[in-house]
Amino acid sequence: MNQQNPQTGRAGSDASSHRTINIHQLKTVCSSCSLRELCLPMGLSQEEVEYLDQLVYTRKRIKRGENLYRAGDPFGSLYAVRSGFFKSNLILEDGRDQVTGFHMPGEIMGLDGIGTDDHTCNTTALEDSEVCVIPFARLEELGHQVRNLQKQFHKVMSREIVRDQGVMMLLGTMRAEERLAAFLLNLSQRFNARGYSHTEFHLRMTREEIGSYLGLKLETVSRIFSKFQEEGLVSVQQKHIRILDTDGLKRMLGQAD
Amino acid sequence: MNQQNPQTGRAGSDASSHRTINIHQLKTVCSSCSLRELCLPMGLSQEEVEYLDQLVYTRKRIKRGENLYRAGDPFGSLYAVRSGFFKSNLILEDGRDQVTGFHMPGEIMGLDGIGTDDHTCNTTALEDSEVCVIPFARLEELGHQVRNLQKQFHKVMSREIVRDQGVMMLLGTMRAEERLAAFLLNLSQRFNARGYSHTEFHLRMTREEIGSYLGLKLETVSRIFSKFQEEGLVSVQQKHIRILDTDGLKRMLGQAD
DNA sequence: AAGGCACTTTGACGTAAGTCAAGGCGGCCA
DNA sequence: TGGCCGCCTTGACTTACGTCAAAGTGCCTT
Repeated sequence: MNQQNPQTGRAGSDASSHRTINIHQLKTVCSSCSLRELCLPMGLSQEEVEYLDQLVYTRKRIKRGENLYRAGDPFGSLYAVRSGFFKSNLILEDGRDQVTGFHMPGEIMGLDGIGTDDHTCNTTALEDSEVCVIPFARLEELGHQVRNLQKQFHKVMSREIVRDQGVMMLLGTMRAEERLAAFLLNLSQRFNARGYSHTEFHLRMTREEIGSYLGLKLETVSRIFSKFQEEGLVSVQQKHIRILDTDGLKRMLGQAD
Repeated sequence: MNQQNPQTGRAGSDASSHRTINIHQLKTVCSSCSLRELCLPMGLSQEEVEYLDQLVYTRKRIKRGENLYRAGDPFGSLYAVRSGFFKSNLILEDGRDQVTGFHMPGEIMGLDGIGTDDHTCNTTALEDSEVCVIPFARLEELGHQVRNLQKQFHKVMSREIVRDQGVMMLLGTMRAEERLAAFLLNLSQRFNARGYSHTEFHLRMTREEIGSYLGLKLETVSRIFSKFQEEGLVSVQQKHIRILDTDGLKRMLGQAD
């Protein structure tokens, strides 16, 4: 599989690792980050991005299954996914669990914490991952100096609101097959924007997590994957997905019944 | 009708109308607005709110059934509900319609437009209403001068994200009765925060709109209102609701089955 | 005051998705 | 290398909610 992340191949485990890490850090400031066109720096000038370099100086590795933060943790920073894959979820007192989003490289996590100074959801790595830590007080400070950064940050928040409303539409009006089709097309488009194949990818989440996100049970998700496969829309082998008929999936969405 | 827009009224037809309108304007700047503790000025000092007065100088009346904006309209301003009641909805190409929120006095509308410079949803008055127009470019400008305003604005956006995630939870994991109970409790709490009764209120929206918001059909909403009434939880007379057993409604939420 | 209209209620029936249960696949660790 | 365990698939049955249809209610207009 050629889905290795270009960011992780670098750090060595030998004597040179110390220097390697320094170089690594140097190379991962925003101004030279390969994700800059997808992430917070989107649309900023070279000079403006260099301001951001002052801000984003800590990175953090999160192992598969570990939490980046939990509901109730005090909020202090936003996080940009540098490599890997995350999910966010809410848990009700009675144990019910709703996945509210999946996050891939370049996406900003933690926006929920700004309003109350506490995180309101849990965010967990679905594979070994790395994030850039963005101290929020400093972001507000820097936004004050770099007007376009402020604007860009507002756009990031607004787009999150729009995304959430799209999920409401999905949960409120779509049937199970439409939900899964919409989900696959959305993943496809996001992988594509990151330079990965849009027809072939590896799901990082379980059927249960997909189901939770889509308001379905895992058996339903599984059955629909099988159905899509029978119909020649996709090829599914466990977590490996190949989209065979993008237009067919899109057609599933356009029709009311 | 005396519902004339103060901005357009300048070329008034007689001498007295001119002065009357000025007094009216004076009374509705943020610094003397009764909603200041619920709206954008929340938590700002007297001095800081007076800066806001420069910004929010236009109000606009929207008649019942009229749109404040539609999906696709160019984005320029946010709107704070001054009086009345609004809904927002998304419409899919095939005609499916999802209500994404209801807005009451003090709440900010239009945040969806910041990300793309176009509004992404429709917002419609459910009764004759009035909004304060907040030109967004000027808000960003003023946020630059008044640090706490900037912070406050970020909190407003973040809370909207958290609210949306709560709706995802509702749509993704709750059964119909739980959804309606959560909806009633939410309305009750918001009316209460505005100084209205939290046990007795008038629904501004139809059963169909409630259903759309909750991912249910109008018949289901109607049946559950009847059931709640039989069980002595609420008294329902068309759109007039009286909550008889708040704890009973809350208990509906706490249990997984 | 009457009639129309938009909204709501209620009943009978249909169905998409959930539940429960059994078995299969594949990766990981001893 | 074998066996365990987490995850996935599939089948048989159940159910919560949707659909369709017919009345009922109250407001608005003329």
